[in-house]
Amino acid sequence: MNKREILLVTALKLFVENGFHGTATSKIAMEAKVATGTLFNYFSTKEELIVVLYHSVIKDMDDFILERMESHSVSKDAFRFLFKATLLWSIENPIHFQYLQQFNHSPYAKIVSASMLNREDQPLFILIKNGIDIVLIKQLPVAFIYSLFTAQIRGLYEYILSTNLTEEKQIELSEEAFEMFWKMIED
Amino acid sequence: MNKREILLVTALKLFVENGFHGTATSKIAMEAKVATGTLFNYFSTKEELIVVLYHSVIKDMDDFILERMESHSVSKDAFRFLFKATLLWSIENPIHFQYLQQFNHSPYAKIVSASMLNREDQPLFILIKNGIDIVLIKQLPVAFIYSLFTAQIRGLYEYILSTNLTEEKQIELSEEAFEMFWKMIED
DNA sequence: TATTTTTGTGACTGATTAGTCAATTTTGCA
DNA sequence: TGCAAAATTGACTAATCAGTCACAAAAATA
Repeated sequence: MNKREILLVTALKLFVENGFHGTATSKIAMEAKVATGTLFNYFSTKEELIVVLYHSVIKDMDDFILERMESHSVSKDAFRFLFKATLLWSIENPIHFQYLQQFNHSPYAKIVSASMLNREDQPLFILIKNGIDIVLIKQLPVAFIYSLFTAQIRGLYEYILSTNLTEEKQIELSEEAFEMFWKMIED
Repeated sequence: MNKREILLVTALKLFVENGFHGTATSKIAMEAKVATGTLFNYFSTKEELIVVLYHSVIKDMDDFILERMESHSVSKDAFRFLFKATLLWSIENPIHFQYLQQFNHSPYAKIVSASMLNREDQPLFILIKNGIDIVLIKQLPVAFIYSLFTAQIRGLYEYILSTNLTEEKQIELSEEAFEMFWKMIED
C-alpha cells in the first residue's frame, strides 16, 4: 500500500468512527503516520479526500461484483447472483458500506449526484432493463425497480447487522429475502 | 412558536442543508434571531440539540400517523394504511425525513441506538407481530419484516424524489409499491 | 559521485468553533 | 408601581481546524 492508499483507508475508518466533523485532517495524517502536509500533497482539500474516497469505495464494490460475475444472461438466477453478491460485499466490508450510507445522506452527496446518474451502465441497471424488455419482471420504470432492489438489500443488511446470526443462518435469510423480492417484481 | 421551537426548526433546516459540521451554533442562533447564549440556555451542548431534534422529529412522525389511524384491526388494509401514512409524512416533510436519514447514518446514531430499541411498542411493530400470529403474513422474525417495510418505503421515497411525478402518479405508484410489498410478505 | 526532481515534513497562521458569563432586559407578581 | 426572578444578550476565550510553505530527505537520473 502506498501513502495515498494508506491515507484513504485511514480516512475511511476515522470518518465512519467519528463522522466527517469529528475527524480532523491532522488526525488522519497522524494515524496514517505521515505529516499533515503529506495529506495535502495527495488531496488538495478535505472535501476532495471525502469525495475521492467515495468513488474509491464504489469502485471496490463494483470490482468485487464484476469479478464474480460469470453469466450475462437475463434470468432469475442473474438477479439472484447480483443480489447475493451485493449483500456479500456489504457484509464483508461493513465499514465501506457504512461510509457509502453516511456519504449518501450527507450534504456532500449533492456534489456527485449529477455524475452518479451514470448508473445506466451498471450491470444491475442493464439487467433490470433487459428483464423488463423480455417481460421477465413487471413493466415498471427501471429506476424504480433499481431503487427497490437496493432498498431491499439495505433492509436485509440492517437486520443482519442488528442480530447475531450464524453465517449459515445469514445465507438462509438472504435466500429467503431474495425469493421474497422476486415475488415482488416478477411479472 | 416559542424560542425553543424556533431553534429546533432552524437547526433542522441548517443541519440538512449544510450538515452537522457545516452548521455552527452561532449560525443557528443568528438565523433564529436569538443570541448565541440563548441557544445554550435551551440546549446545553450542540450534541444535545442534535439528539433532542432527532427525538422531536420522530415524535412528529409518530403523532402524524397515530392521528390518522382509525382502526386497529389486523388486516391487509391496516398494513396499507400504515404504509401510505408513513410515505405521506415523508413526502410532506422531506426535510424532516432527510434529517432522520442523516442522523441514522451519522456517529450520533449510536448515542440513541440503545433507547430506540423500544420500537416494540410502535403501531407498525405490533401490527407485524399480530399479522404473523394469525398467519396473515410470513412466519419470519418481526424485526426482519419491520426492516423490509421501512426499507421499501425509503426505496419508494427516493425514487419519487428523483423524479417529477404528479401527485396523482405518486399515489398510483405508492399503491403499486404497497401491493408489491404485500405479495412479498403475505403468507 | 554529483545534480536534479520528487516526495515528505511539521511548525505555523488566520479563521472558525463551542461554550461562558457578567451585564442587561423582560416577565411575573405582590 | 416596585421588586425579584427568569430570560436574553453578545463580547469574549481557549481550543481546534484546514491548509501553507520553507526546508529537508529520498529517489531518480546523468
